[in-house]
Amino acid sequence: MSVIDHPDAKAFVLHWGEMGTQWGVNRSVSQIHALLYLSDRALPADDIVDQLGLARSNVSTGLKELQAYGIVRRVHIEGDRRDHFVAETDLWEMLTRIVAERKRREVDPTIALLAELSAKLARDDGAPPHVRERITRMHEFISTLGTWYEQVRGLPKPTLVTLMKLGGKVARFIPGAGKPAQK
Amino acid sequence: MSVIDHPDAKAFVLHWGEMGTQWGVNRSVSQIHALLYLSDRALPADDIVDQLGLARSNVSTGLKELQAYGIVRRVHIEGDRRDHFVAETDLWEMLTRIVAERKRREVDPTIALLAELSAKLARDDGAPPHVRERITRMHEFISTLGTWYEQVRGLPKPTLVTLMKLGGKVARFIPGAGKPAQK
DNA sequence: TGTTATGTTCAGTTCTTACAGAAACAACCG
DNA sequence: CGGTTGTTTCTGTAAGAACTGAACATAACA
Repeated sequence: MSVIDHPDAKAFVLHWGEMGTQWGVNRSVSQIHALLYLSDRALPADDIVDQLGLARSNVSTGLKELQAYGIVRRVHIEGDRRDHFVAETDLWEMLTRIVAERKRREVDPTIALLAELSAKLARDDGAPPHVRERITRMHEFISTLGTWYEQVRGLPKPTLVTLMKLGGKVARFIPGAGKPAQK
Repeated sequence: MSVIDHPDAKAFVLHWGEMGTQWGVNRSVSQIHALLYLSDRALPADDIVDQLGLARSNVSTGLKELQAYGIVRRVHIEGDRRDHFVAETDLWEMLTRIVAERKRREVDPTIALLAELSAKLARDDGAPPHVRERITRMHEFISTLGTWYEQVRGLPKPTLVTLMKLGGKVARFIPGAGKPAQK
């Protein structure tokens, strides 16, 4: 009896697939992820093929991608030659890994480009001042976000969870910030 | 003399377009946004068409989308019948608006679905326990993130900026958290 | 060492989405 | 009220990405 047979599980998998597409992750990859997340045991690639109706090759590629994100890993099952796969079930862990990987793939190269452009523009006397200023500001902004992320990422998970739960109340610790805006 | 003529400006616009595609935003939309962001004056649709080499219709749709995100707005220029467009230049403001809109479009519906599925699964005795548990946990997790976001969003911008600059140091305020992990 | 089971890579196809151009529509102006 | 200017909607096409099936590679087993 496979997970996908339950209509709610199926709904979840399909929705997760669509979610993926909206965020630039291909449908198969996110469906495979959803399926593994719901499964209580490690699944061999063939089972995924059967349950999702995807081509073997597609599943293979998808699993590779999910492993690159670090949210799925291969496990060995006693007495079975085939590779089996399990998804990370700690959701906080899952989120941080996805964010880390996307930053690495997409944000870091952007910062690099912005750094290069700012540097060039700083030397270029003929450059329109507002172009220089806007690109520099974008560079600073994204870099600041990046630095913040790196720092927060380094905090122990329980601290992060506590901070999350605190929500807007963290503002209390900011000198001169007064009460959080109520609106 | 148009912004796009400068090679660095052009590089920025092209890169921004590619960035967009990776995050599920169409290329034209993000290119238009980049161009307006770099421009020091409001541009009519025609100028955008010329500078980016896109079809008129495409630009029109793109501008509509950017206005829906709240990061571009229409302005009237004295003595000119045409609509002109400017981008939000406050980057913090820009980011929060994009996040708000994406949450509205993609995250909120997901939370709604998860709520529905959890509720159904809670009533369904035949449901596999791990499926019920995993979906419920996902629901709780994303809801928590949503709540956190709503709270932080309500804070005044200067407070947010201060918090950002604090980075990992906010952990100091968490009772029992000790020093931030150095790793 | 051949044979079978398993996993990966690749070329071609299908499907989706972006995009252009035309036509319809609306606002403005003389 | 007709012409002019600008915007939106619609339909077909082109570009790109996802996906398949088959060929290829690898590892276990007999």
